[in-house]
Amino acid sequence: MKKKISLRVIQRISFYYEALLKLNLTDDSFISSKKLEEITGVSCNQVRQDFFYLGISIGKQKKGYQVKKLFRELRKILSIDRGAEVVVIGAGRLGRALSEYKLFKVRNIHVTALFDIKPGLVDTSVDIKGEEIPIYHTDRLEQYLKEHPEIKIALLSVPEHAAQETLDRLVSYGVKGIVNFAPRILKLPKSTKDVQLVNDCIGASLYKIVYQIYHKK
Amino acid sequence: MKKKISLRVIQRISFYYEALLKLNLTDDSFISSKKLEEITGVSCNQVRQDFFYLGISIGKQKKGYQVKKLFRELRKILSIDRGAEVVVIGAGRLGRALSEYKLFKVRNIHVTALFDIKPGLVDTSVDIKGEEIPIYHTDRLEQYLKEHPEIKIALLSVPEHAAQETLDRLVSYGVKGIVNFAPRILKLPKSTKDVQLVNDCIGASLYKIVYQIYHKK
DNA sequence: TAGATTGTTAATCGATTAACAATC
DNA sequence: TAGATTGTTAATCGATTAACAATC
Repeated sequence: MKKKISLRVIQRISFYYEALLKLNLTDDSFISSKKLEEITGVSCNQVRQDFFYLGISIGKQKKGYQVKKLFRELRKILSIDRGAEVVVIGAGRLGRALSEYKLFKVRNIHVTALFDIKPGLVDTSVDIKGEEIPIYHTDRLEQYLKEHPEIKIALLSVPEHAAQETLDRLVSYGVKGIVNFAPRILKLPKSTKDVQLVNDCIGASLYKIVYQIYHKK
Repeated sequence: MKKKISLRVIQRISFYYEALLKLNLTDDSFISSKKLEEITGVSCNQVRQDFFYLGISIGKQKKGYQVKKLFRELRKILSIDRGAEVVVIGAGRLGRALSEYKLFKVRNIHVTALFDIKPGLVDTSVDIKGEEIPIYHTDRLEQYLKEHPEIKIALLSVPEHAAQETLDRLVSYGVKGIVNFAPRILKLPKSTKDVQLVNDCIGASLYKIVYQIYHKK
């Protein structure tokens, strides 16, 4: 399956899942796309389009989707049972905030270690609800990834000037997925195969709001 | 001017600005769209399209854009000189992380107060580089906004179940812009006028990466 | 002049919304 | 049956990429 999924779709799927979780419905009950619109804010047309696109065709006319089946499908798409272990490169404020981000927990995504080069941070640890997550020197990253081949994803929260270089290193170490949080659009090294990269711009939505308010009329 | 700006455009404009800042160029030097591509990762075609869309036509053929003029245009679009004061509703981990987010500082965006209902948090404060930002009870929000009419924007980092209700209250108190960080697409109350809302989904990019890696081939 | 780079238009691509036949 | 809701297709909308005449 070579199907490309957009950020938007996966985001909405997450909303469906999280909203459904909170409703505490019985397995046997049904939920319609109209009801999903109410609880997630996504239009029922969009809901059905998303399900169609992802091959979820478990609906019953006049009833909707059986909650039990829908859960199963959504969990499968979101790989929740499988989960993921990731490392965070850059243990500054943002890096540490990511490490304790609650919604990652809900999705079975765990940060196993952080990496940094700052003397005051290296070889300390971050306490996340009783669990100690170590901060290592970035020099140990290659070694660490060799020892933990199950880790395929890295979150990049280093300063902007170091971002592209760090990305290149991560790719050379065999990392398969990278989320870049530096305010720059990074590019994968030429001829990179099978590595996923997303550039994530925290704060852009606030800048948009500021623009709209100050430039309106 | 009723022109709608997309999140994407404003995000790229931010990249141009931030990258330009770091280059430390002399005011008289010129920078081409090709060079901007190199330093921001955005294609030169996209750069010129963005400038065209936003009415920035200060380029000189064969030279590019005068740095001084470009700075002035970008600062104007991003409202950097004017800046903005905002409140954060919900002083949990995410709320506090937002309060100290460095890139907001660069943009002259300041959090003046946080609001929460949790007894342990109310009437304490958050220390951001020596500055004490107070946390008030949400009951005092209406009063606070009346006393600070310059504050037109709120960041919403409350739990999901309280998000829509809090949004409605914010609108009724006269807030003009809201960024929602709860994992749900909020809707403005019917017939709301002149209020901007953006739903921001932190973490979606990681979920996308997980999907791509586990569903590839 | 020749080459480079702009501003702008046109073509392409992708995502959302609307519509509706099928049917429980 | 009549009404509701699905799965799916088509229409619309918006954003990106490509192309190129103008010209410094």
